[in-house]
Amino acid sequence: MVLKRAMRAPRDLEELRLRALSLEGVALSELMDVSGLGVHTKGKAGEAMERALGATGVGANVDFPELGVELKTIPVEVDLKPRESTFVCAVQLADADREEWAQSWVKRKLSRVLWMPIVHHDDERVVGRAVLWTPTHEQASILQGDFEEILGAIAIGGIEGVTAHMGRWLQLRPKAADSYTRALTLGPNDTLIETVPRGFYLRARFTGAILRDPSAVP
Amino acid sequence: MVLKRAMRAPRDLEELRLRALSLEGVALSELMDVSGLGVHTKGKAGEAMERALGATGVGANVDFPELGVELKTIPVEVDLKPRESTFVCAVQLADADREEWAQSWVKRKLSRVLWMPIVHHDDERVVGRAVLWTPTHEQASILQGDFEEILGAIAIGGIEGVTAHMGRWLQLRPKAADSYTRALTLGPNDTLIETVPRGFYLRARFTGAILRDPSAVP
DNA sequence: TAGGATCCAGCTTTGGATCCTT
DNA sequence: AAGGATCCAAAGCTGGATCCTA
Repeated sequence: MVLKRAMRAPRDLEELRLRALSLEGVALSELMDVSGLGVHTKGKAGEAMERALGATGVGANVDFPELGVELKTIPVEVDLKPRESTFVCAVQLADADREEWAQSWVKRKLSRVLWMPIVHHDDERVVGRAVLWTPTHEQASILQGDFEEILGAIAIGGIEGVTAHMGRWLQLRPKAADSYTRALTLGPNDTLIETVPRGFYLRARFTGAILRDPSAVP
Repeated sequence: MVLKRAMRAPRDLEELRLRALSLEGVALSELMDVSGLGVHTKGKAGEAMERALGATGVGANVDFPELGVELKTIPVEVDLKPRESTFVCAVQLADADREEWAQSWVKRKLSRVLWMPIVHHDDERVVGRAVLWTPTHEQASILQGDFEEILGAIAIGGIEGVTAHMGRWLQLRPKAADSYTRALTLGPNDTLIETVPRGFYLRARFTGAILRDPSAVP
């Protein structure tokens, strides 16, 4: 039984997990209005998931604050291969040199994630099997390594020296809100330069492996 | 002064190096017959180089046996970026588990290479600046690491488990003489399976860096 | 403006397929 | 058949550009 209005908040992790699993196979059209017929459904699937699962932190930094769970919808092909890398959060260029993994936003966001795959058939989209994931120690330490490699590179060479090649699972990529947005950052010789804002992303290779086996080390 | 007939063999490394450098800027059309007008010039540039430099080991395993030099022509763009990865040698699937770096064909071939870049402008090809290269200790140890990683993976999971992603500079790729050629190798559960023959290749990222700076560590 | 998700042009890489000579 | 070099279609990746809500 699926409704288009908001569910109440789940009481605990297990209730959330079961509710998420019960959505498998449901067409997105049952959860949201797709009559806009356009390609304009950017954050819509995510919103529909929030309503269907009873997320309370809408607009906040965490979707289920009481449970410490971050909700991520992820577009996948029929074989569970992600169509895109997954945005984690923006990098704070201003104080990149003082950031530490233990206190970082990246670590907090990734400490518990409810992955909701959205399977794209030709034109229709169907909810896949949900995965409630917490990184294993091994996974967490690789993520920490990526994070420190990237922030270290920013500290040494400035952000222009960081490419999306760096990092095994985490990478840094542009996140241009629009063409006019620019962030200020430290360039060569301690000069201030303008640059496009950037964010941390999880590579598709990693998220795809997590969906198949949450403890995988791809 | 460039002739289309064979030069005498160079007496020593220095003579070879100077002769190779003197070819810079020479159009390939001055060294070989390009009247075949087709795209069929597969190994032709290499042969022309062998003649122009006085290689004696034609058809043998090394081009200049007395000097221990392997000749490699490498197609590059105007900015020296290689158009392709570079074939090194075939892998001997039969005794891959007994291969060792110190005795390997890969190591021997790469111990001293004369790189002859062939610069592709639109339609014409011109010899670029030659580089006589011997791996530094650091480079050699990375190549050895790649070699052992790849052969180790073959030993553990069979050749079907090895992808071209492995290896920083060296990689393993198919080397199908034609579609009908198949090699026998050990598959899962010690069964014999047929597979396409494979060879070791140097990634374009590595060869491109060598052409710019022979001691680079990209 | 910040957070979040999707789209996409162009370049690179993979996994072969071709083509040549000995 | 072995050695060697180039060609190429399809998949993957980079570096953004868009599009949405609050």
